[in-house]
Amino acid sequence: MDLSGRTPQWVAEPATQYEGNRKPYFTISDLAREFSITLRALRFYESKGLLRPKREGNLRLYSADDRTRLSHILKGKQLGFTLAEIRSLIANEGGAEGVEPGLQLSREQCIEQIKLLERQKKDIEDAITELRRTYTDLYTRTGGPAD
Amino acid sequence: MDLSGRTPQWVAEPATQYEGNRKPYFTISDLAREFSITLRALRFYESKGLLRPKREGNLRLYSADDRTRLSHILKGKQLGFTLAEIRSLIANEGGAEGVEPGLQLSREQCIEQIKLLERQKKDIEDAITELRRTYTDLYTRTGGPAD
DNA sequence: TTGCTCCTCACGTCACGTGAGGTGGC
DNA sequence: TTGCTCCTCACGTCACGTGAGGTGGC
Repeated sequence: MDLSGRTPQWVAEPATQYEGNRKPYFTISDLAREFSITLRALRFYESKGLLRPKREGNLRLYSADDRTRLSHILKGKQLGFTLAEIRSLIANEGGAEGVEPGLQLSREQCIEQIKLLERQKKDIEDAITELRRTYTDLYTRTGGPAD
Repeated sequence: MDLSGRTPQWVAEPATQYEGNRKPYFTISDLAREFSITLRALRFYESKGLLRPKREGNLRLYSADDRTRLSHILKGKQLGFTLAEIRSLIANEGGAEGVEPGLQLSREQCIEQIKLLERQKKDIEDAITELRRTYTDLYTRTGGPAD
């Protein structure tokens, strides 16, 4: 119930037990906790070729680059892309240059995605409008659903 | 390629070949066309207990009540409910009284659903905002994605 | 020995899509 | 016989959830 050391600790001090080899590695639980996703999700992304953590026996060891990559995957999801789309959007990542391209979106892709989301937004707004109408109808009928 | 007799005909003149018995019945294709859904969807709703068309051998015959029921199902989907939720929302339909309750939403359910949709709307709006920012970034960088 | 973290199958969920293979009436 | 509409399996898709059963180090 102590909330004092909540989140950033996992960022600053990852996977102490695997840090001995100079490179800091994250366990699957480290990343799951930091990004508030499940272990299953991490393994699923790997099965889809989005993540390729090192192995130490059966254990997955995520590097700092893996962690960055994961943040891009989750960013892509927030933007409404499918995992297949995200896969191609971050395909040219880790290109030996140490650069972080992030999601490589073209202007075309931006526009198409915005269009898609605008349509979804419109559908939701229409639904909300109708539900509000239904709600007031339920009130004005007799003051309640008395039948 | 003749578009003159497009849609409403199916409403006014349903399933002529099964109309002989006084009651007009709709075929699965009649309803699929009228509501712009697939045959598969109709059969799926039936498998989930949402629809129970008469049978003539293997053929499905949908009554006017079935058609009304289907319209409620699709309305429920528009409002963002799952099929399981819709199932219970229209459970007390066809209650021998000829009344059409439609979706039996309580005020509580209205409010909860509106909340859900508002959250979804917010997520989408945030995504759109970020995509617009990304888009302008792509423009102001060098006038294009020139590496 | 118990407890924790990790692992690999593998089936379940949601709302259908998509063939495969077969039937019935014009 | 061809063509159309209808049918029943049954596997595939999407993004995981959810046990089951087992391992390894403190």
